[in-house]
Formats: sequence, C-alpha cells, structure tokens
Amino acid sequence: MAKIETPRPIRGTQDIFGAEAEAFAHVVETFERVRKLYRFRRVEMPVFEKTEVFSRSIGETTDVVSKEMYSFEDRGGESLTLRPEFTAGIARAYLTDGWQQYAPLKVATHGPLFRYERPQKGRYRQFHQIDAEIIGAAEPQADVELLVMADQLLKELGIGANDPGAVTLNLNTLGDSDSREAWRSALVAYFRDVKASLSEDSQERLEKNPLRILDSKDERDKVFVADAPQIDQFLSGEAQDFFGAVTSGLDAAGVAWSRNPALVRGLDYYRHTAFEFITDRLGAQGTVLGGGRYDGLMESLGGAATPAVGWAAGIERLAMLVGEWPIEAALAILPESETLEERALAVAAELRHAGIPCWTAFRQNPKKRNAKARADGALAALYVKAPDAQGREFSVSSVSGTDAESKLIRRVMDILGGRVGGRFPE
RNA sequence: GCGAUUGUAGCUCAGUUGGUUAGAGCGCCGGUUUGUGGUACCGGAGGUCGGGGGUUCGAGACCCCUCAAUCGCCCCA
Repeated sequence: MAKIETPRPIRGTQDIFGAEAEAFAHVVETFERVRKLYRFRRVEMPVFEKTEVFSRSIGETTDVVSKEMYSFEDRGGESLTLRPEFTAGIARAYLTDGWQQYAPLKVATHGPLFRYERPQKGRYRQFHQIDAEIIGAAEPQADVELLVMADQLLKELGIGANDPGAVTLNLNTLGDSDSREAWRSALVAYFRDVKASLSEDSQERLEKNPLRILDSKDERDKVFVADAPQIDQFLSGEAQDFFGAVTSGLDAAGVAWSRNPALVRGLDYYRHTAFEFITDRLGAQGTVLGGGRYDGLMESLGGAATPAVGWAAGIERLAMLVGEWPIEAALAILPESETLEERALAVAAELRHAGIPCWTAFRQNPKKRNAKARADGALAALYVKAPDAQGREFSVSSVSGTDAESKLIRRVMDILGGRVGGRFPE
C-alpha cells in the first residue's frame, strides 16, 4: 500500500518540450544543411569510449578529466567514460579506422555529451553539441573555412541578424608549441611577482593553468591582466604568418572578427588559432561556439603527428538565442459527428501523403475539438461532413487569416477539388 | 566543491503583524446553451503547503536540519 514515489530526473538532465524542442531541432536541421554546403561528411560516434581516450588527449590534470567525467567500470573491469567532448573520440576513430586515407578529412556530427558539473543557465550535465572538424590539414585555409562555416551557421539561424551585437567572433592565436611555452613562462614570471595581490583562484591558477588568469572575472586580477605579456611578443615568424593568413582569409570572406589577446583554451591540446563566438545574452555563459587548432592531439593518442582544427557549439545555447520556434502549422481535420470519424481518418491520410501536415484528435466531443485545434495552433480547419448530392463532403474554414493559411488552403483545394463545398474563403 | 535566491493544485501564482474548513486564473473531467465554427454559462475532480524536527494554545507563514530547483563562482560549450 505504500505510495510509489515517482523517480526524479537526474540533476543536470533536461526534458525538452514544445517550442524549445522545436528550436533545438531547428538548430540541428540548420547545422545539417550548412555542413552539407561546405561538404563536411556526417559521422556517428559512440557515446562512450575507453577512459584513456579522454584522459590522454584532454590532459590528466584538467578539471574536465580529474573531476568532471562520468566514468565507470564495465562488467569486464574496463574503465569507460561517457564522452565529455567530441574531438577526442573523432581523433581516436581517425587513427583506429584508417581515416587517414581521406585526409584532409572534414567531418561533422552532433549529439549528447556529459560533464559532471553544477548546472546553471545554458549548462547541463547532459548537454548537446554540434561539432565540425578538419583533420590532416595544416593550412590556415582550413581554419578559415571552419570559421566561415560557423559564421554562416549563426547567420542562417538568425542570430545577430537584427541585433549586430548579439554575437562577436573573438579570435586569438596561441602560437606553435614553442611560442606557447615561452609565453606561458613569461606569464608565470609576471604574475608570480604580484602573486600576493591576485585573487585566491588565480594564485591557484598560477600553478595549474596560468593562461586562465587572463580571463579571470575578478577585479583584483584584471588590473594586472591589462599589462600582462602578450602572445605576440613570443610568436615565431611562422606562427605570425599563420595567424596573418587566418585573419586575412576571414576578411576576404567577409567574416567580422575581433582580436582578443586574452582568449585562451582550457584544454592542453590546442595550438595556434583559438576562437569563440561570444554573446552577452546568456548570462554568465557567453560562449556559444568555440574551438581552435589542435595539432598536438593525435600524438597524445599514439598516432603520427596530424594537424587538425575544429569547433563545437552548444545546441541548448544556440536554441536559447534562436528563441521560441513554432511547430509547423497544420490543417485541423474536424469530423462533424462521430459517424464521420473514419472519413476524417481517410482524408487526413490522403492529405498527409500529399505532404499536408494535419492536426487530428482522438476523442469524440466534436464541439470541443475545434477549440482544441485552435489552441494547438492549427492554421486552418477542414470540416468533414456527410456527402451531399453533388459529392461534396468537406468545407474549409479560416482560422488564422494569415498568408500561410491561404497558401495551405490553396494546396488543399488542389487535392480535394470538387469534394469541397459549403463556405470557404474566396 | 563553494555561495545566493526560491519551493503552496497538472501549470503560473495569491495567501495581510502566526488565528476557523488553504484560494484564483489557466488546464483537465462532466453538463447546459450556441450551431459553418477561436462561444458563454453551470458543476466537478485535483493540495502530505518539498521532507523532517522544533517554538507556540495555534505554523503555509517563525527557527534548525535536509532534499530539490534556479542563478552565480570554479571549470567549461
């Protein structure tokens, strides 16, 4: 007799429904369309991998690996991990599946990722990303193409269309590994001198991840960040040329960008180009799409040195920027009595086969169906009646009075023709 | 891991300095009316006031603990 307690959802998971789910789907559909324009090949990747795929590539000491992974032992005692990102798994597949033969290889995918973090606005433990990677191309043109694609995607989603400040592309270079190391040492030396004045977090970062001090939100740090050594002083000629080719390529393609010398990457494998499309519309979670070049990653997985570059974007965050997205409008099929139930079924099937989205109900009560159809956003209504002497058995009724409705009604009239009688617009 | 805020009906929320039987709108169910079409009206179901403990003659209101959600820090998309 004990009452059964309904299990609660897992913290940080989401049940996405209604206009939000439509917006989510719209983001994915737009991504699919755009990636085909750029001829990125679709790949499907496993949701879990051996733990070492991530620990080796992302870096043992990073927070992502040390405390944010969903890891578990399978029945054979092997340590497996739900993917916290796409890149490492794709890199693994490139090495284990012989994808080298396709290099330079452009791939795209999307799906759920998992990170054991505190949920907040636009951040979840199971979250979803779209992802694009170019593997086996050392050329700056690869970086450019990826960024041009990202820019087009955001534009096609209408993000920033009426609101130019909504997203901006922040761009930086981390240099090659020598440049990056020299810069890092200089930063450590610089910040060590003022260590006592830094925030507690940044004193910690000085040891673990000094680059991250640069984007600290703490005022105590910001005063020193302003005068901190910049990567430009440490860039090799080659690294400078590379970055120059990326920026001039973006200019040529008409992609607006702004240099952000404080932009760094949290993960160990990044080199050269680093970028983020940043918005100020999502509270503290400003990064909508981010990525960079990861020339060092393949070696950390035991493969031959292979240059690569890629980005990923949070679908939830993009969906929030897109706003509510309506479900496709439909024609409500409304039988006028219970005896016409099956005729309604038949005409709905006929119209759907012809590509007309139809709204139907399961319950009787024909009186309330009309109101329900309208509440569900039906564009127009088709009443199913007993056929008259001329064989007319339907009447069409205006609901929304919109252009979309007239278009829909015209298509319906083309299909049903003389079977429609009674009153209808025009 | 840390901090702030918030938990009252399926949803959005009222609920006065603690005081009878905890309310509204929407939704849901039933009915009457209307009858070429977003009706109106009537009725009904639905609440361990997140959970536990305490203070009090009396707690949805006050105190403690706990759980959860939201937002922020760390980190990161």
